[in-house]
Amino acid sequence: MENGKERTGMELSDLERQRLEKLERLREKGWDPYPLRVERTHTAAEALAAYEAGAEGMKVTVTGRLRSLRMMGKASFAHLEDESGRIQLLLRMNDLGEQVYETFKRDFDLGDFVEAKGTLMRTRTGEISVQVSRLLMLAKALTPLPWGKEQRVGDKVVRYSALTDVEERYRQRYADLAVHPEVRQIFRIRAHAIAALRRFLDERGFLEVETPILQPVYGGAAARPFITHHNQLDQDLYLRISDELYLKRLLVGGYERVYEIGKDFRNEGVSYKHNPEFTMLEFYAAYLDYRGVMDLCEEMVAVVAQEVLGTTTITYQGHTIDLSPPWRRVTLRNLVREVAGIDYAQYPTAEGLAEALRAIGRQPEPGSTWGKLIDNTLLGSIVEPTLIQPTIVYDYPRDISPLAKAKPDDPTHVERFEFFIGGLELGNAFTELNDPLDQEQRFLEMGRLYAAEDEEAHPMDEDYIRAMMYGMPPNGGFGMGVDRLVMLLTDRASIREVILYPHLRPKEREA
RNA sequence: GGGCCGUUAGCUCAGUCUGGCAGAGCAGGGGCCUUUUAAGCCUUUGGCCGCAGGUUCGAAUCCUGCACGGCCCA
Repeated sequence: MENGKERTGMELSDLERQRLEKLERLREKGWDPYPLRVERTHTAAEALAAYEAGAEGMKVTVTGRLRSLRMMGKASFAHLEDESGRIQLLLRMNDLGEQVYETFKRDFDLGDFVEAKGTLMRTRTGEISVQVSRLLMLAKALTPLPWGKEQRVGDKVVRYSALTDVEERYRQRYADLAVHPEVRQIFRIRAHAIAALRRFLDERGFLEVETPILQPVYGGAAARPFITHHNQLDQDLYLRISDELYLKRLLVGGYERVYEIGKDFRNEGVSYKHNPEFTMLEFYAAYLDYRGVMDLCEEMVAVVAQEVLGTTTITYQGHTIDLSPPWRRVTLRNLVREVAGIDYAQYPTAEGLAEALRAIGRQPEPGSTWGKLIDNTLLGSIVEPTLIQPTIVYDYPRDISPLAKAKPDDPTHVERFEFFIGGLELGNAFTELNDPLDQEQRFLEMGRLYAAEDEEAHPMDEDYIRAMMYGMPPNGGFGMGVDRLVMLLTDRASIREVILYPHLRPKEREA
C-alpha cells in the first residue's frame, strides 16, 4: 500500500495515496467501490420538487457526487450533486448503523460518487434533505477535485479558491467542468444554439449534408491549410479550410438549399478569436442573392438568441447588444471612410494605399494586394473593433473574393458581405459566382496577384469548374463561425471558453 | 514575431523590491461533537519554490537561457 507508484504507474500525491488506502479499507470491509449497477429513483431536482409537491416522508434514492461534507459525532451532513442540481443528505448513526456510519466518516471523500436511499424531510434550519437509511459507494474518487468552499450571500454564491488557473482548466477540462456548474452551462447553451440553427434551416427547406474534411485541393477561404497524408494511396490531402466548394457542387446536382455544420481547420495563429479547428456553419440557397442572405442571416441570429436565451437583447463584455432585425447595413467603403477617415477608392493601387496607411501610422504587411490591405489593415485592425451593434458590411474588393459575383456597375468590387457583432467578425456571405469561365479567370487571377508561396491564394480547383460547366443556379451563400456566436450568447471574451478542448501547446516533457 | 506579467503544498495565494530555517487559508490525517450548511473546537502531515545554467559563504529571492500560460501590440 505504501508504494502507490507501482499500483498505478503514476506519481501519486500524498492525498491520492490516502484515498487509495481508503479504497483498500472499503474492499476489506466488503464494500464494492465500483459496483456495476445503480438504482436511482430521483434526480436531486426531482427529489426537491417532490418534497415541494407534498411528498414529505417519501422514499427516494438519489445518486451523484459528494460536493460538501460536514462531519459531526453521530450525525453528519453532506451535499450530493448531480447534473440537475444539489440536495442535502442527513446521515445519522441511528439510521445507518454504527459500522456504516463510521465507514462513511472515515472512507468517503468529497468527489466520490454515491447512492443514497432515504426519506424526504426538512431539517431544523429548513433545508429539504434526504435522511439516509442506506448508503453505497458508486465510484471512489482517488484524486481530489479542486473544489472551493461556497457560501451563499443573499442570492449570490461566493466561491473560495476553486480552480482558476486558465491553463489547467483547459488541460483538465473534466476537472473544470466537475467543479464549475457555470462552465457546464456554457456547453449546454452551445448545444442548444446548434440545435436551434439546425431547426431554423430545416424549417426553411434546407437539407443538411456532410462533405469531405480530407480534400485533395483546399479552397473556399483565404487561409493556410493543414496537410496530411494517405499512406496506402500515397496521396497528400488537406484538412478543409471551408465547406464551400463541395456544398455548391450540390446545387449543380439539383438540391436548392443545403447546409453543413462541422469542423474547419486553419493553420494560423491562436488568439482569443482563433482556434486551429473550429465549427463552421455554411448554407447555400439557389435563387437568393446576397440581399436575400442578409435577411436570412439577421433573422437566424435573432431566432437563435430568442430560442436559447429567451431574448434578443444580450450583454457582451459590458455592452448591451440588440440582435433584433433590421441591422445596420453599410458599404465597406463608406464604413472605412467613416471610421478610419480614408476613402480607399482614392488609392486604386496597392502601392498607393499602402503609402496612405503608413501615413496614418500603420505598418501593412509587405506584398499585400489592394484588397488584402483593405481587409486586414483597414477593416480588421481599425474598423472591426468598433462594430459592437450588429452590422452588415457589404461590397468587398474583388481580389480577396474570388468566388463572389462582381458588382455590375463596379468591376473592382463584388457582392459580398460580412457581419460583425460585439467587435467580432461572425460571418461572410456572397452572391455566388456561377459563371464557370469567369470562375476560371478568377482562379488564374489569384495565381498572378499572390506571391507563389502565399497559401492564402485560392488554388485552381478544376473539378469545381467542371461542376459549374454543367450549370449552377444563381445562389447566395453564407458562412458563420459557430464558436464566435456561442461567445456572444455566453458573454465569453475568449473562443477557448466555448470550445471543450481548445488547442494548447504540449507541456514540456522531461526526458 | 515584440513588450509586460505570471509559474511556490491537492486548490487559492503570501514571501521576491532589500539574498539568511519554506509560510497562510482551504483540502487531507488524528481527536471531540446526533440538525449542520464556508459547521465549530483541539491537534497534525504535506514542497523538484516551472526547467537548466550562472553569481554568492549562502538563491524561491539577483543574472542568463528555455518551457508553458495570460494580457497588450504586430
